[in-house]
Amino acid sequence: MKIEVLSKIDNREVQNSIISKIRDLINFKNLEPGDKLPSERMLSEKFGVSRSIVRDAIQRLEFYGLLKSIPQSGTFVANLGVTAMNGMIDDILRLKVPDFKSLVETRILLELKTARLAAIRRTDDDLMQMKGALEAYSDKVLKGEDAVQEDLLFHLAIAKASGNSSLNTLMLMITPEIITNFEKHQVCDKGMARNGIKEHQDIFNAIKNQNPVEAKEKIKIHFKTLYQYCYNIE
Amino acid sequence: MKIEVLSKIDNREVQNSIISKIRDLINFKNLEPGDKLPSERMLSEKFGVSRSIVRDAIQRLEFYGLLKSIPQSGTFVANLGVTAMNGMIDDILRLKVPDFKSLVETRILLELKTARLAAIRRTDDDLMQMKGALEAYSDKVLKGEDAVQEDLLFHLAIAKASGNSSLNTLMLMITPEIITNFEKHQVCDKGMARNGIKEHQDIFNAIKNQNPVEAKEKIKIHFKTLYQYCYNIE
DNA sequence: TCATTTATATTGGTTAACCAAATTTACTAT
DNA sequence: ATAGTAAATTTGGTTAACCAATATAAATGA
Repeated sequence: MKIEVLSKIDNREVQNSIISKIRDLINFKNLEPGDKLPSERMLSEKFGVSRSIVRDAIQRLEFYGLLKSIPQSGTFVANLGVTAMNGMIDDILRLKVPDFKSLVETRILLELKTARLAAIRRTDDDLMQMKGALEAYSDKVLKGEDAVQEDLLFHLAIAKASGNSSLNTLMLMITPEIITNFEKHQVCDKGMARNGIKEHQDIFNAIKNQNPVEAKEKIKIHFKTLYQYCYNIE
Repeated sequence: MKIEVLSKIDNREVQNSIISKIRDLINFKNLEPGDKLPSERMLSEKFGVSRSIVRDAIQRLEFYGLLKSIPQSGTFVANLGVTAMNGMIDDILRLKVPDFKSLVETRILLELKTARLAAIRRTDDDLMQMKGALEAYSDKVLKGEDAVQEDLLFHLAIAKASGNSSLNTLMLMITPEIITNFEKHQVCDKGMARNGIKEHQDIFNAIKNQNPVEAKEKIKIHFKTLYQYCYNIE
């Protein structure tokens, strides 16, 4: 088990070193936006690693929008100059795996926004789905069962109702990490779930009534009880 | 070119269909948190696609924290129940590629937060890096050259100074997309860059003086002139 | 000389074969 | 019968061979 973790880290190290080598190559060859990178085969040979390793590194840079692979044509540097390219790659290489506190901070930020936007933009269909999620949550809590999943789905329904695809994606990305940490830290006993029903109901009503200020306020209350009560943050 | 785009969409379709098949399998077999998925070979055979396609789909679900691959051991479903699993996979499958307006909305949200946090938490080293980025930006603008990259790097320096790894990651993710859209829509002539120097300077000073309220305010001003002046949003 | 066509080489994507680690099974000795 | 050990199988990861589409070079005809 220990070894497995180490090997994963090693893989990350290898990938990072390939990424930095690609950066060096771009600098050395003075590649500008739109220019073509050497082929994957040449890169793998030059770097002394297999082609799939190179492909993974390229894929990661593609995720951050720094490269663009076009089938049967080549890999091209994005429309960013060398300065921005270097700066961003350095940032990417330095990125640390997020800690729990960062995640919570970010989640609250995102949810305050999604709730506000949902109150403004929610369609009737959005409302219907939120209502379904809310009822599923309440049922579980009233039966005394664990309702973490239903809780989660309610919040994701809000994110969807916000009508902002970017926010929706970001919420989906950080949510599982949040859940995992919740369970790892044994956050949230079942006693406080009773409050949860009321709080969720309030949020739902605010969004239903299209009151963005109230929606934001209710979310704030929800997270206040949630995080302060369950977990000593700082 | 047209064909290339279509093929990419096709690939996405294929991957989505594999993901939904994995979801169906989890439901059909009543797999619970921690249970092992059938091996990649079996899945590829069952779904009638190559193993690498299956691997890509698994990798995507792993990115969202829904699966976890362990070398020489298997792929396991995360600590989420079937309800949350189904809900999240449906969300992922429905995710649309973000539009420009969503991106801008999200960027402003994130930057308001990072600036505020940076004012609170910035170290002297953070300040040094921000100063470097700011001077590089000013120099370019005063020389009448394009300074989009330096602008970007200044904002990323703020994100780094926020001390929140999650926010930093999210900023890195949406920034290139923003830049691309900026250039595509021909946003931001060089005339307004003069204002930019002053605005950046103000933001920097607020963070230097550790004044979070002012930092947030200055960011707000910056984006107001930026987006309202350059681009008619809604 | 230049435009058009054809042939060749190159490219990212895909498939299949291979590897080492990990798990399971079979077997042996006590 | 059981604990310990070794052989065999299964697993995700890696490498190498293959493919169709693309871009480039050569050839052809006007």
